[in-house]
Amino acid sequence: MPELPEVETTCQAIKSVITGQVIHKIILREPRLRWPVPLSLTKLKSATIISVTRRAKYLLLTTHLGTLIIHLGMSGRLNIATLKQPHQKHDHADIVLTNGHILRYTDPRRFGAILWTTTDPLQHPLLKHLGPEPFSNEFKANYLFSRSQKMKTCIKQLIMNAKIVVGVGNIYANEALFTACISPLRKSHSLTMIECQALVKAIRKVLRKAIAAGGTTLKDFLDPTGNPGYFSQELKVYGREHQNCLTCKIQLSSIKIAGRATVYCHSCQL
DNA sequence: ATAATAACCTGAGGGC
DNA sequence: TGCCCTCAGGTTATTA
Repeated sequence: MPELPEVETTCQAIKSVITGQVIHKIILREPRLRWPVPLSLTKLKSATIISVTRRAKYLLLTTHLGTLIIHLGMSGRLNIATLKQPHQKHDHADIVLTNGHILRYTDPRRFGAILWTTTDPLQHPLLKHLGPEPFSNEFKANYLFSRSQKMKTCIKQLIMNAKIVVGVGNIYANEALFTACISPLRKSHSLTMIECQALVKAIRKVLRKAIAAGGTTLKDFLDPTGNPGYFSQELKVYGREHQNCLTCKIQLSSIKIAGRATVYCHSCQL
């Protein structure tokens, strides 16, 4: 479900509701996520939520006792519920606040994660080696150029590699490469500095527009207040296999790269 | 060390 | 209606 725009949308939506609130208790119905959810979390109480932030696709709920690290995997979702709303299938955890609100974690495929750390979450093994945020000053053309020179994978796999840059999943990799007029199959070391410049700009533009639209709802993404994201209406290649390029009108090409659906225009993207 | 692939799960949709 | 197959927004662990 979530790439960076969906996680950012989720982050913004829960931030205003839960910041400053106190965790009354955590109800864990299914600890078998990507990694076992620490059962000690069910003993957590009276923890004040100091901040809600995002690093890559991880949400960080920092309390004065430690930090909850939440990842939504492929099908995860957080929503704001109340005590009256009964839990449903796949509602694996409830973070119950003293004001009666519940932050409810739902994840049919259980690829997501809920972890706990009492030290700096950015130093957690899962976060420590992540590449720069796409909107950071560190992510710029000469950085991407120098990293791409050393790698022998194709450019699509490079930009989806979280050690190079975080937050670019399959949808936005396809979209950014179309925007930058670069073929997903190009060897990353064949890119010029000019092309890296175009790609950095394209990644930022696509992600920024998707965040502004509230993310991309393909089948089931809803933000924590129940609203879908509207960026699916603006997708130019992803999900448009067998249709025509919006620029040059020829039929889009559809292939698999590393097992992931890849759609591009072999005329516009060189 | 780097790069391809297997693995973790459930559910939806298509073909027969 | 049901069975089998493929596919899906991610990421790590394993293998070559």
